[in-house]
Amino acid sequence: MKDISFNPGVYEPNWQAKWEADKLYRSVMDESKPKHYALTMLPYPSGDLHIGHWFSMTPPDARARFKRMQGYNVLFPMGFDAFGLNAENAAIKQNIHPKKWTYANIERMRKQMRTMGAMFDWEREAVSSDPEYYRWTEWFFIQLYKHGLAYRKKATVDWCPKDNTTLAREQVKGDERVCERCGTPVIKKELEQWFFKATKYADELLRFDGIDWPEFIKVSQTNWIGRSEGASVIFKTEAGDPIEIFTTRPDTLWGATFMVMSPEHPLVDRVTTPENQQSVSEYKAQAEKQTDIQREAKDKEKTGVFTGGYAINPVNNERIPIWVADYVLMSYGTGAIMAVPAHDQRDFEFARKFGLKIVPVIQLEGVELNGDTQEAAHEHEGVMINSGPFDGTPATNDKGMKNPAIKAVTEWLEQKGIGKRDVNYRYRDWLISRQRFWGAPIPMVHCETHGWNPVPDDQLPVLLPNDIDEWKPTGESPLKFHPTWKDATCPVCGEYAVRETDTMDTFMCSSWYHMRYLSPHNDQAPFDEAEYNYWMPVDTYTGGSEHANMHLLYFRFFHKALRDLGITEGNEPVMQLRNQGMVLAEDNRKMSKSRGNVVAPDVLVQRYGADTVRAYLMFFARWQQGAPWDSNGIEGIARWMRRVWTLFTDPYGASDSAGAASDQAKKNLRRKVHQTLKRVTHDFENFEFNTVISSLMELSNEMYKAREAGAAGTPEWEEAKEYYLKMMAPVAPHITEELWTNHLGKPYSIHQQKWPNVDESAAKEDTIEIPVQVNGKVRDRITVASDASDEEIKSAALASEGVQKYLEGKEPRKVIVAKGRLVSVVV
RNA sequence: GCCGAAGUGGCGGAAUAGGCAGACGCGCACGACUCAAAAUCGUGUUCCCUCCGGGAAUGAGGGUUCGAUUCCCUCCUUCGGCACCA
Repeated sequence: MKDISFNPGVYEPNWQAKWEADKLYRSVMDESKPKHYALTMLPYPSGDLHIGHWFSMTPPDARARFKRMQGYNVLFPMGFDAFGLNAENAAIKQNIHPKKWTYANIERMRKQMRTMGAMFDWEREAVSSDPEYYRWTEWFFIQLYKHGLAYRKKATVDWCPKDNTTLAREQVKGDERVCERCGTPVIKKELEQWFFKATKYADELLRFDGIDWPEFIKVSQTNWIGRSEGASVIFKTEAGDPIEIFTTRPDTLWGATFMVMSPEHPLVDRVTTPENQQSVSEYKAQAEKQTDIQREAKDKEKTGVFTGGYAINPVNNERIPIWVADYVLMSYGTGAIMAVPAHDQRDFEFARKFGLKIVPVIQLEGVELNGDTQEAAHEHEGVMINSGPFDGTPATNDKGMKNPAIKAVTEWLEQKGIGKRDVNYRYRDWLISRQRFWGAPIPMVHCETHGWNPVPDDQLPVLLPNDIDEWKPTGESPLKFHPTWKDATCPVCGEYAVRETDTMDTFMCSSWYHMRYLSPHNDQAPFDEAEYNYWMPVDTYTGGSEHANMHLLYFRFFHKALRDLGITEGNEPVMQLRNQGMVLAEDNRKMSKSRGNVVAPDVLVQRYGADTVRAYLMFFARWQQGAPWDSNGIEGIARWMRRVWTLFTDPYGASDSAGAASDQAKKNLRRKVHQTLKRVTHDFENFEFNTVISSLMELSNEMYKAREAGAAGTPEWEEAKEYYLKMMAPVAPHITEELWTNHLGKPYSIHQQKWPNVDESAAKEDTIEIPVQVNGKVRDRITVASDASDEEIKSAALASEGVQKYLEGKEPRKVIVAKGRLVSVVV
């Protein structure tokens, strides 16, 4: 006697163990099949797996399973982004080595992940803090260095005072300019640091040709890179020193009535006259003290001081004063601007406040501008005036060379040798140094004589020391205080050299993990070439959108840089990107331990089983949207699971009419099955997981009715059962395996079955009910054969009672037949 | 301010290509089973009215159309990105 009690707590772990023992989810290269690389963002091992992890992993797992059933050779790997500050902060707090903390968490999370019943290929697991992994992270750094893409430079950088480390610009967020990790406002520091030359790829990163990425990610990256087209122009001080400026509006050059330099500009002291010395240095000191937030506040009153120095406007030889003001940033353009108060609102406000000259050079036809009375800058189109040879040239609202005024002036500047066409970017090189312990060491040594040199390949990896017990954040890497770790040998002369004690940004580790999955234990190369050629590029990448301008930009850069080094192929690492939304807590806020509103998946799995949790995560919200958690809703899915269980384990139900179903009932059942198959196939393909579930629910409801009508035992019923389990298998791998193998007695495993094909003729309705509208309102419904002609439908509609009533004997003005959908009668 | 995404019952959401708005589920109400509860099953559930039948309704207003949740315009709200970027 078969056990028909519904007990996921027993069969789920049993199947998980069997699948693993049978290596059911091993993905090995197989040239006979098309490949599908489904990648999902790997987690930080920061503690327990939370419901957000389940939300980001199990629906993509279902899709990967669906792809596999469709005949693809699917790779769906998992790993851990294991370096990072969490581990180090725990070390400080609990006085435990970050390695110990990290690996204990990984072990726990692995166990938790196994309860998901996901098709992760654990033999391909990669952990970024394993020496066999970070050896190659270091190796990549050296490759970039050797090709001039990694360099060391002193610069003003963002510093998180809480995490005590520098940050890349991408890791500083929002108006408040806070640290991406901990939310602390960042400060500026002048430090010598390692950078990657990401800006070399700015233009290429703006192109998304041939990749299917969400619009808002592309827009976000485009904004982040912030390309502006314009011209650079050389002004000269009266003493003859050149001051280069960048402008997007060379057409307004004749209206440049003063210049403004950033307080940090190197020429400030040279142009400042003795009598202005004091006020200028006071202003500089004050600017230095201010935080970025204060300084860059949008509604801030303009401040500034006159240097006493003058420059010559190269287009009209006007002598114009040079001011210093903090609204000009050293970090953008050249740190100096030509000020055109008539046509730039910021310059306008500044000029009004300090009584500087305003000369309009573009005005609308018939609307005369006057610098003395103008109330705001005129930033739009018009015709050039007061501009020597260019008077009368039309200026449009177009940016760059599309604007005839900009084009004409730029070409003239180039002829005259005063300036040239130029492009500026917001985007900055990637600051990679972190003053922290738990990261991949930067594999460089410094020798008094030979400067910086990479650690030779045969000495990689540079390992992190185990014998360290001082974690207090000092603003410098704890590695610096280890008694011997930093002692090294210069690879050029063999004399003493000092090791770099900063570690790399963990985003470096996650820039290439998708390639390490290909051969995680290869000790000859970061990855096996044959594996690369077979699996890459990633076909589908899923994860959170918070990485839009961080990870998702870094790894595009990384791929392109490696391509130029001959390591990777193709222009993009990922073809299709999809982002899941966020699971909020029931109180509609973010889940967090401190608020005590987190939903623990372990508890849910214990209570309902993994299949139910998986299905609920697919059902409770649009996956790409996310929603607040609803702890009641899961009951509906639990009910559905039990109903499916009952439907399959009690095949005849209460009906004693098995096999007695009418031909019509059997046909209807088969139609519903194939319509569902069509829908489910489409929805899996398009990440519409919620409707996969609702379609399956509809079908099981239909099957209950069909069984009642005597369908059990018929071929249609057998097909329905078989197809049902196949369609449900990606969603709920355990219950379907249990029913398939143990109750239907079909060959193990359901997960190796082929996805069924839709029988279009079975899916087609033979009669259809068509609503009939009179003046846009539904007044009746007619039933016609699905292949009825427009003429037949029309006459049936006109003959219907509802239409006759509203026609009141008159002729309709117009009748529209929308094939198979609706008839619209206009009276 | 600029750019992007979204706005549908009490709630999550559904609606291939412009064609029956509210599928599926939660919640709620009533009923069956039960000594009772849970579970299960059944019925109902957008709002309004004079409840036969009709009217209104997809953030607001307008447009195109025989017909708009879907397309266009204006606006509002929420979320996200950028922002004294020259």
